[in-house]
Amino acid sequence: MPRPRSLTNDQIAAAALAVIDRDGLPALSMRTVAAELDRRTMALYRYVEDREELECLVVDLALGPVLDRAAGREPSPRARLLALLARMREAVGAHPGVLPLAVRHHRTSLPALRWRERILQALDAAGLDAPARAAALHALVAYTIGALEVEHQGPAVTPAPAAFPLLAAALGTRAATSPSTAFTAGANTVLTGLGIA
Amino acid sequence: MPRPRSLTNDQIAAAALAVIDRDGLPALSMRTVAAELDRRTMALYRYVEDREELECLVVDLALGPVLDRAAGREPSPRARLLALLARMREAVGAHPGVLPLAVRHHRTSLPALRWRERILQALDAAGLDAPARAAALHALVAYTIGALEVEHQGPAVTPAPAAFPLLAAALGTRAATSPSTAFTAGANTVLTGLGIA
DNA sequence: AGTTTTGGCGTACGGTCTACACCTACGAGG
DNA sequence: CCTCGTAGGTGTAGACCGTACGCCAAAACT
Repeated sequence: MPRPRSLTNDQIAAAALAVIDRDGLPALSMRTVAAELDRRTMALYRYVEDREELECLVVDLALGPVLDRAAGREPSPRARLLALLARMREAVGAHPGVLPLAVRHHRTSLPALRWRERILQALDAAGLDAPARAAALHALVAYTIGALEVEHQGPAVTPAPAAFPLLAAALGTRAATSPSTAFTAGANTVLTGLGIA
Repeated sequence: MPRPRSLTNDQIAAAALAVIDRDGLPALSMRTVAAELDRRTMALYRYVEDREELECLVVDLALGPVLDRAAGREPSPRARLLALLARMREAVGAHPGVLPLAVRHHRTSLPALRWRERILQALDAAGLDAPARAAALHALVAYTIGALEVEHQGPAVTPAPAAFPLLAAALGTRAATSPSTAFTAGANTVLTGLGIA
């Protein structure tokens, strides 16, 4: 009986993602997303409660591919975990502007929760019991979020290099290593610290 | 010859911090800070280029105590590093609202840079060479930022506990551990992964 | 064809940041 | 003491933002 919806959640999320990819996160607004869909601003509120819900939609869309090809084929639990973290990095790297939104909403995003569950499965396969799994998940999630945040804001700057000799040297060697290897190296240290073979 | 300044940077930062502590980060605006100082809005622009610079001031103030008592007294490098990370956690914990600002501006905040330099000193004392120090700093900074971000947004919620059995169990044990011990445990795993005694 | 549910939109309000122009308080030089 | 120039304080206004409210039209079922 009712008039059918002419917009799907995916279309709305895709429009928001297009705005972010094209003009950056600051350009995301109800107005710009509505314009991307060739609608007036208020039409969006028929599909979305408020801006927060719009942000959740785009996070779900951007984080969707984090598990698209079943990431359970790697031989060792450690390789599986490494691949899971790398997949999250790739998903965010494909749409860098959504990183702040992903950080803010990853607790409620279904793809992010599935990603956590997969991590816990790999930790279980590695022989960790429940409390150890919880601690390990915390460490891995914290490292991943922080590493992505550090990667997507440029390197730190030293106002007075002479006053920060070690920092200046560290920034030099860091500038010589690719973000991908830096991320993987950090992930490996965490996994080593967790005692995962 | 000129008329003297009636406001110091510290007073402005303290006013902004007071607004954040009292009413939360969303309440921070040029208007609210100006009102806190008993000035009209535009008076602030005599002291601060724009809102971003105001944010930097408050981050510098909030992160100042991260090094107030010389944190170099701990016996082992590992204990020193653990104390440095804990200090950052305490500084943020004293003003939870500034966390997003601290994450956004820690690359340019002097206290944050000094904190990194101290970490590098401890890593040097632990026997790491320059490339290893850079990698270790990256891992420690990433973990710290991510752990604080995870800590200051509540625990994740599982919409369908049956679909996420391991996650539901992990959230249960996590709810039973204090944020402080969870943070320290994660820091210890990273330090272990770095091979620091 | 009529009814009803819903989608789409116009208007408007209160909020944000800040560019600009104006007045004035203050301290130094005469 | 008086003047003067610099800089502090502020009012106005413009361009954005999110969104509450109310109206109209379109679409599908009876």
